[in-house]
Amino acid sequence: MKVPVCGSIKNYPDLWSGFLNGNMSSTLKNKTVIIIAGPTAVGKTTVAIDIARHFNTEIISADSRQCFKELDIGVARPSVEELEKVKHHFIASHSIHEGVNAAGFEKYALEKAKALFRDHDVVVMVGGTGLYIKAFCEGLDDIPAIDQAIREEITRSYAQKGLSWLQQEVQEKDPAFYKVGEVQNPQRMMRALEVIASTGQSVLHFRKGRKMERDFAIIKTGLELPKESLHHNIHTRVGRMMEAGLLEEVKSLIPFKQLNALQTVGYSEIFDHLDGKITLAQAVADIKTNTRQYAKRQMTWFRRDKEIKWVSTAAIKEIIAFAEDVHP
RNA sequence: GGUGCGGUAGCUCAGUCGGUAGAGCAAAGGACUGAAAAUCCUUGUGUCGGCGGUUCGAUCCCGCCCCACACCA
Repeated sequence: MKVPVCGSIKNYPDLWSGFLNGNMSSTLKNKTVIIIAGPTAVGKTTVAIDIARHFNTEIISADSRQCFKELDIGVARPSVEELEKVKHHFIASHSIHEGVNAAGFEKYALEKAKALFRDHDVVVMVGGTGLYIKAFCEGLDDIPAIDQAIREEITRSYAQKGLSWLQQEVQEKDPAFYKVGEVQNPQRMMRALEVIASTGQSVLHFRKGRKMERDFAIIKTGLELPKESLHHNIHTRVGRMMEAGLLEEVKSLIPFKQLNALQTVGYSEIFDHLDGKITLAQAVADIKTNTRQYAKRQMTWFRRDKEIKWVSTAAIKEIIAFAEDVHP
């Protein structure tokens, strides 16, 4: 494959040497996905655009909320100008009424990558949704689709009867899972229940935990910033969202506040305000707090992935600028 | 100036009939296979406003002082 930055940039950090070595060692794979991961507000969008332009390629987003066309300001979707610079996929591509999930993303992203590889050697993937990135890189086990009626019935029963009912059901119907699963976590309990109710088999039966082999190389890059800088970015970004009209955006979505897609930082807090539970100032403060907590959870997830090479946002921008210098 | 009510964890507050304290939130760490910006688990945090007095022992009782709030003047 053609690597425009080859040679002259070799002495530059791990990011690129990892890139080059990675490709040399797997001679069968002449296509590469460069993944840019990291917490929210770290600056992934700009970096991804720079890299994609450098390789003259396109971007697949791995963000479980920016994919919804109804959500814009509150999910920090890339601006129109940014989207014009590089073609993005999985941005404003779906509706909040569709059941988007990790398995759907895996399928979508693999198809996109395959299509893009017809004309490109490199594809960039950016995003903060760790599970989606994992699904793309390693695949999810095959679990049959769940009967929608069963799912709704379980959700309704849980809402009415509570967690102890859920626990009893799981204990009775899938005792093996009950032993090892997170008993206090309603989402996991409901999942176990719907799988066994729908397929007659325990979720454990379907979980092979096997990593899929992909026919392209993957380079994982993590962007990081000192905690104080990240918190500062979050603080100012939330302020900008409010100025940009987040309140109006959320108001327009009131009829859909129950949808999964709207269980989202930036929306939940303003719904609480519109319900009269908290002041607008409190909602804004809560958005900042919850965004910080979200960023922390993202870091917990990504830190565990030893394949990620971490670079500071500033450093990666330097690398890109250097590469542009060498090959204008 | 007087009266009243307060001052306990980063915040809001509980409590100790005198034996140096605790909830929620925040924070820190962690988990994660079709809701993942979701959901869940674990863990601290302290001159108990200051100085004296009483007491074997004071955050708790007493005195003075400082600070905040409310009302009266």
